[in-house]
Amino acid sequence: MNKVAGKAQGERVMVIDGRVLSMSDCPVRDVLDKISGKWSSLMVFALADGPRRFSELRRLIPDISQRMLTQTLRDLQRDGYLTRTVYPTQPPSVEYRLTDLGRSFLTVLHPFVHWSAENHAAIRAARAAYDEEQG
Amino acid sequence: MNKVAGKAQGERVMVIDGRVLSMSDCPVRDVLDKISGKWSSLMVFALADGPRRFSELRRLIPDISQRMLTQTLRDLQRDGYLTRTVYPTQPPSVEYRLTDLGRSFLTVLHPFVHWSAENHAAIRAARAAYDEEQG
DNA sequence: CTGCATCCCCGCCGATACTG
DNA sequence: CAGTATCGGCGGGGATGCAG
Repeated sequence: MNKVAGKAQGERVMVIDGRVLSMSDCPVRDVLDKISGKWSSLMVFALADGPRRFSELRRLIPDISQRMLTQTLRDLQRDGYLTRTVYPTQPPSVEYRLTDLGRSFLTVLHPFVHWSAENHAAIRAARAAYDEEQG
Repeated sequence: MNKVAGKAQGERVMVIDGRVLSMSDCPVRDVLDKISGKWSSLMVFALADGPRRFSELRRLIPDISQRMLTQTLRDLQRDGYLTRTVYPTQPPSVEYRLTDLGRSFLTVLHPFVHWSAENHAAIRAARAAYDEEQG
Protein backbone atom coordinates (compact mmCIF):
# COMPACT_ATOMS: atom_id res chain seq x y z
CA MET A 1 0.00 0.00 0.00
CA ASN A 2 0.89 3.65 0.18
CA LYS A 3 2.20 4.07 -3.30
CA VAL A 4 4.12 7.31 -3.18
CA ALA A 5 6.51 7.11 -6.10
CA GLY A 6 5.44 6.02 -9.54
CA LYS A 7 1.96 7.31 -9.04
CA ALA A 8 -0.58 6.80 -11.77
CA GLN A 9 -1.64 9.72 -13.91
CA GLY A 10 -5.25 10.02 -12.82
CA GLU A 11 -4.72 9.61 -9.11
CA ARG A 12 -5.55 12.79 -7.22
CA VAL A 13 -3.13 13.50 -4.44
CA MET A 14 -2.06 16.42 -2.35
CA VAL A 15 1.12 16.81 -0.35
CA ILE A 16 0.91 18.95 2.74
CA ASP A 17 3.16 19.27 5.71
CA GLY A 18 5.22 16.35 4.54
CA ARG A 19 2.24 14.02 4.35
CA VAL A 20 0.72 12.54 1.24
CA LEU A 21 -3.05 12.74 1.34
CA SER A 22 -5.15 10.89 -1.18
CA MET A 23 -8.28 12.88 -1.93
CA SER A 24 -10.31 9.90 -3.03
CA ASP A 25 -9.68 8.08 0.27
CA CYS A 26 -8.64 10.71 2.80
CA PRO A 27 -8.76 9.45 6.40
CA VAL A 28 -9.29 12.91 7.79
CA ARG A 29 -12.27 13.60 5.57
CA ASP A 30 -13.68 10.16 6.22
CA VAL A 31 -13.68 10.90 9.94
CA LEU A 32 -14.55 14.58 9.70
CA ASP A 33 -17.53 14.07 7.40
CA LYS A 34 -19.26 11.94 9.99
CA ILE A 35 -18.37 13.82 13.14
CA SER A 36 -18.96 17.30 11.75
CA GLY A 37 -22.71 16.90 11.62
CA LYS A 38 -24.81 19.42 13.49
CA TRP A 39 -25.24 17.25 16.58
CA SER A 40 -22.49 14.61 16.59
CA SER A 41 -19.77 16.31 18.58
CA LEU A 42 -22.32 17.78 20.96
CA MET A 43 -23.64 14.28 21.54
CA VAL A 44 -20.20 12.89 22.36
CA PHE A 45 -19.75 15.81 24.70
CA ALA A 46 -23.08 15.08 26.37
CA LEU A 47 -21.93 11.53 27.12
CA ALA A 48 -18.61 12.61 28.56
CA ASP A 49 -19.71 12.33 32.19
CA GLY A 50 -21.15 8.85 31.86
CA PRO A 51 -23.88 6.78 30.20
CA ARG A 52 -27.22 8.41 29.45
CA ARG A 53 -30.66 7.21 28.51
CA PHE A 54 -32.47 8.35 25.39
CA SER A 55 -34.78 10.69 27.26
CA GLU A 56 -31.92 12.12 29.29
CA LEU A 57 -30.12 13.11 26.11
CA ARG A 58 -33.27 14.72 24.82
CA ARG A 59 -33.45 16.83 27.95
CA LEU A 60 -29.74 17.68 27.79
CA ILE A 61 -30.07 18.85 24.20
CA PRO A 62 -33.54 20.38 24.04
CA ASP A 63 -33.18 21.76 20.51
CA ILE A 64 -32.57 18.41 18.84
CA SER A 65 -35.49 16.72 17.13
CA GLN A 66 -36.38 13.17 18.02
CA ARG A 67 -35.48 12.11 14.51
CA MET A 68 -31.98 13.60 14.61
CA LEU A 69 -31.37 12.29 18.12
CA THR A 70 -31.99 8.75 16.92
CA GLN A 71 -30.05 9.19 13.71
CA THR A 72 -27.05 10.84 15.34
CA LEU A 73 -26.86 8.10 17.95
CA ARG A 74 -27.04 5.43 15.23
CA ASP A 75 -24.28 7.07 13.21
CA LEU A 76 -22.02 7.41 16.24
CA GLN A 77 -22.70 3.82 17.20
CA ARG A 78 -21.86 2.65 13.71
CA ASP A 79 -18.54 4.47 13.74
CA GLY A 80 -17.72 2.99 17.14
CA TYR A 81 -17.96 6.11 19.30
CA LEU A 82 -20.64 4.68 21.58
CA THR A 83 -22.51 1.53 22.49
CA ARG A 84 -26.26 1.01 22.74
CA THR A 85 -27.69 -1.22 25.44
CA VAL A 86 -31.36 -2.15 25.61
CA TYR A 87 -32.86 -3.08 28.99
CA PRO A 88 -36.02 -5.13 28.41
CA THR A 89 -38.04 -3.37 31.08
CA GLN A 90 -41.59 -2.12 30.73
CA PRO A 91 -41.47 0.45 29.29
CA PRO A 92 -38.09 -0.23 27.66
CA SER A 93 -35.05 1.84 28.51
CA VAL A 94 -31.96 2.25 26.37
CA GLU A 95 -28.55 3.32 27.59
CA TYR A 96 -25.89 4.98 25.49
CA ARG A 97 -22.28 4.88 26.64
CA LEU A 98 -19.02 6.12 25.15
CA THR A 99 -16.53 3.51 24.01
CA ASP A 100 -12.78 3.85 24.44
CA LEU A 101 -12.73 5.37 20.99
CA GLY A 102 -15.38 7.89 22.01
CA ARG A 103 -13.49 8.88 25.13
CA SER A 104 -10.32 9.08 23.11
CA PHE A 105 -12.06 11.47 20.75
CA LEU A 106 -12.87 13.71 23.71
CA THR A 107 -9.17 14.39 24.12
CA VAL A 108 -9.17 16.26 20.80
CA LEU A 109 -12.71 17.59 21.07
CA HIS A 110 -12.15 19.25 24.42
CA PRO A 111 -9.28 21.49 23.23
CA PHE A 112 -11.39 22.45 20.26
CA VAL A 113 -14.32 23.49 22.43
CA HIS A 114 -11.95 25.44 24.60
CA TRP A 115 -10.41 27.15 21.58
CA SER A 116 -13.83 28.06 20.19
CA ALA A 117 -14.94 29.68 23.40
CA GLU A 118 -11.62 31.45 23.69
CA ASN A 119 -11.62 32.87 20.17
CA HIS A 120 -15.30 33.38 19.57
CA ALA A 121 -15.13 37.11 20.29
CA ALA A 122 -12.20 37.61 17.92
CA ILE A 123 -14.03 35.83 15.13
CA ARG A 124 -17.18 37.85 15.63
CA ALA A 125 -15.09 41.00 15.59
CA ALA A 126 -13.38 39.93 12.37
CA ARG A 127 -16.76 39.33 10.77
CA ALA A 128 -18.04 42.74 11.80
CA ALA A 129 -14.93 44.46 10.46
CA TYR A 130 -15.13 42.56 7.17
CA ASP A 131 -18.82 43.29 6.72
CA GLU A 132 -18.28 46.98 7.34
CA GLU A 133 -15.37 47.63 4.99
CA GLN A 134 -16.81 45.34 2.33
CA GLY A 135 -20.54 45.00 2.24
CA MET B 1 -24.26 38.75 31.28
CA ASN B 2 -24.15 35.01 31.88
CA LYS B 3 -27.43 34.69 33.64
CA VAL B 4 -27.26 31.30 35.29
CA ALA B 5 -29.77 31.49 38.09
CA GLY B 6 -33.29 32.79 37.63
CA LYS B 7 -33.38 31.81 33.99
CA ALA B 8 -36.37 32.73 31.90
CA GLN B 9 -38.82 30.03 30.88
CA GLY B 10 -38.27 30.05 27.12
CA GLU B 11 -34.52 30.20 27.16
CA ARG B 12 -32.95 27.03 25.81
CA VAL B 13 -29.88 26.02 27.74
CA MET B 14 -27.85 22.93 28.32
CA VAL B 15 -25.41 22.28 31.11
CA ILE B 16 -22.53 19.99 30.30
CA ASP B 17 -19.27 19.34 32.02
CA GLY B 18 -19.88 22.20 34.38
CA ARG B 19 -20.43 24.71 31.57
CA VAL B 20 -23.63 26.43 30.65
CA LEU B 21 -24.14 26.45 26.91
CA SER B 22 -26.85 28.55 25.34
CA MET B 23 -28.21 26.79 22.28
CA SER B 24 -29.44 29.94 20.58
CA ASP B 25 -25.99 31.54 20.71
CA CYS B 26 -23.49 28.75 21.21
CA PRO B 27 -19.89 29.83 20.58
CA VAL B 28 -18.79 26.35 19.65
CA ARG B 29 -21.48 25.96 17.04
CA ASP B 30 -20.87 29.46 15.72
CA VAL B 31 -17.24 28.53 15.10
CA LEU B 32 -17.84 24.92 14.07
CA ASP B 33 -20.54 25.73 11.52
CA LYS B 34 -18.11 27.83 9.52
CA ILE B 35 -14.97 25.75 9.84
CA SER B 36 -16.66 22.39 9.27
CA GLY B 37 -17.32 23.05 5.60
CA LYS B 38 -15.96 20.58 3.10
CA TRP B 39 -12.82 22.59 2.32
CA SER B 40 -12.24 25.05 5.17
CA SER B 41 -9.97 23.10 7.46
CA LEU B 42 -8.07 21.67 4.51
CA MET B 43 -7.49 25.22 3.30
CA VAL B 44 -6.10 26.33 6.64
CA PHE B 45 -3.90 23.26 6.57
CA ALA B 46 -2.69 24.12 3.09
CA LEU B 47 -1.56 27.55 4.29
CA ALA B 48 0.29 26.20 7.31
CA ASP B 49 3.72 26.36 5.69
CA GLY B 50 3.41 29.93 4.50
CA PRO B 51 1.50 32.26 2.18
CA ARG B 52 0.15 30.86 -1.09
CA ARG B 53 -1.20 32.33 -4.29
CA PHE B 54 -4.61 31.47 -5.68
CA SER B 55 -3.26 29.18 -8.37
CA GLU B 56 -0.91 27.47 -5.90
CA LEU B 57 -3.85 26.54 -3.71
CA ARG B 58 -5.69 25.20 -6.69
CA ARG B 59 -2.76 22.93 -7.46
CA LEU B 60 -2.43 21.87 -3.82
CA ILE B 61 -6.10 20.91 -3.68
CA PRO B 62 -6.85 19.59 -7.15
CA ASP B 63 -10.38 18.40 -6.35
CA ILE B 64 -11.73 21.79 -5.34
CA SER B 65 -13.71 23.76 -7.88
CA GLN B 66 -12.78 27.34 -8.69
CA ARG B 67 -16.02 28.48 -7.21
CA MET B 68 -15.50 26.76 -3.87
CA LEU B 69 -11.88 27.85 -3.72
CA THR B 70 -12.95 31.47 -3.96
CA GLN B 71 -15.84 31.08 -1.59
CA THR B 72 -13.90 29.16 1.05
CA LEU B 73 -11.14 31.75 0.99
CA ARG B 74 -13.68 34.55 1.35
CA ASP B 75 -15.38 32.86 4.30
CA LEU B 76 -12.08 32.22 6.06
CA GLN B 77 -11.01 35.80 5.43
CA ARG B 78 -14.27 37.07 6.84
CA ASP B 79 -13.86 35.06 10.02
CA GLY B 80 -10.29 36.33 10.41
CA TYR B 81 -8.39 33.11 9.68
CA LEU B 82 -6.43 34.59 6.78
CA THR B 83 -5.61 37.80 4.95
CA ARG B 84 -5.89 38.51 1.24
CA THR B 85 -3.27 40.73 -0.43
CA VAL B 86 -3.59 41.87 -4.03
CA TYR B 87 -0.42 42.72 -5.94
CA PRO B 88 -1.31 44.99 -8.88
CA THR B 89 0.94 43.23 -11.37
CA GLN B 90 0.04 42.20 -14.89
CA PRO B 91 -1.50 39.72 -14.73
CA PRO B 92 -2.61 40.25 -11.10
CA SER B 93 -1.45 37.98 -8.31
CA VAL B 94 -3.17 37.49 -4.98
CA GLU B 95 -1.55 36.15 -1.85
CA TYR B 96 -3.34 34.41 1.01
CA ARG B 97 -1.68 34.23 4.38
CA LEU B 98 -2.75 32.86 7.75
CA THR B 99 -3.36 35.37 10.53
CA ASP B 100 -2.41 34.80 14.15
CA LEU B 101 -5.90 33.45 14.62
CA GLY B 102 -5.43 31.05 11.72
CA ARG B 103 -2.12 29.79 13.06
CA SER B 104 -3.66 29.49 16.50
CA PHE B 105 -6.39 27.32 15.01
CA LEU B 106 -3.72 25.00 13.65
CA THR B 107 -2.80 24.09 17.20
CA VAL B 108 -6.18 22.39 17.62
CA LEU B 109 -6.51 21.25 14.02
CA HIS B 110 -3.23 19.41 13.97
CA PRO B 111 -4.06 17.08 16.88
CA PHE B 112 -7.38 16.37 15.24
CA VAL B 113 -5.74 15.40 11.95
CA HIS B 114 -3.34 13.21 13.86
CA TRP B 115 -6.19 11.57 15.78
CA SER B 116 -8.14 10.92 12.57
CA ALA B 117 -5.21 9.21 10.90
CA GLU B 118 -4.53 7.26 14.06
CA ASN B 119 -8.09 5.99 14.52
CA HIS B 120 -9.26 5.71 10.95
CA ALA B 121 -8.73 1.97 10.83
CA ALA B 122 -10.66 1.43 14.07
CA ILE B 123 -13.59 3.45 12.76
CA ARG B 124 -13.67 1.58 9.48
CA ALA B 125 -13.58 -1.68 11.40
CA ALA B 126 -16.45 -0.53 13.62
CA ARG B 127 -18.50 0.34 10.55
CA ALA B 128 -17.85 -3.04 8.96
CA ALA B 129 -18.82 -4.84 12.16
CA TYR B 130 -21.98 -2.79 12.54
CA ASP B 131 -23.03 -3.28 8.94
CA GLU B 132 -22.54 -7.01 9.21
CA GLU B 133 -24.44 -7.73 12.42
CA GLN B 134 -27.16 -5.28 11.49
CA GLY B 135 -28.60 -5.30 8.02
C1' DC C 1 -40.22 5.34 26.53
C1' DT C 2 -37.86 4.69 22.31
C1' DG C 3 -38.09 4.65 18.26
C1' DC C 4 -39.37 4.49 12.57
C1' DA C 5 -41.67 6.53 8.21
C1' DT C 6 -42.85 10.28 5.43
C1' DC C 7 -42.80 14.79 3.53
C1' DC C 8 -40.39 18.78 2.33
C1' DC C 9 -37.39 22.82 2.60
C1' DC C 10 -33.04 24.95 2.19
C1' DG C 11 -28.23 25.58 1.71
C1' DC C 12 -23.84 23.37 0.28
C1' DC C 13 -21.51 22.29 -3.41
C1' DG C 14 -20.30 20.98 -8.40
C1' DA C 15 -20.42 22.18 -13.41
C1' DT C 16 -20.21 25.45 -16.69
C1' DA C 17 -19.70 29.81 -18.95
C1' DC C 18 -18.08 34.51 -18.93
C1' DT C 19 -14.84 38.84 -17.39
C1' DG C 20 -10.91 42.39 -16.18
C1' DC D 1 -4.25 34.92 -13.31
C1' DA D 2 -8.07 35.47 -10.38
C1' DG D 3 -12.08 35.80 -10.12
C1' DT D 4 -17.99 36.38 -10.93
C1' DA D 5 -22.67 34.61 -12.37
C1' DT D 6 -26.04 31.20 -12.98
C1' DC D 7 -28.17 26.76 -12.81
C1' DG D 8 -29.28 22.48 -10.65
C1' DG D 9 -28.60 18.13 -7.82
C1' DC D 10 -28.41 16.21 -3.60
C1' DG D 11 -28.44 15.45 1.08
C1' DG D 12 -28.86 17.19 5.96
C1' DG D 13 -32.11 18.07 8.91
C1' DG D 14 -36.88 19.90 10.81
C1' DA D 15 -42.02 18.77 11.46
C1' DT D 16 -45.32 15.60 11.98
C1' DG D 17 -47.57 11.23 12.54
C1' DC D 18 -47.58 6.26 13.75
C1' DA D 19 -45.86 1.88 16.40
C1' DG D 20 -44.09 -1.67 19.88
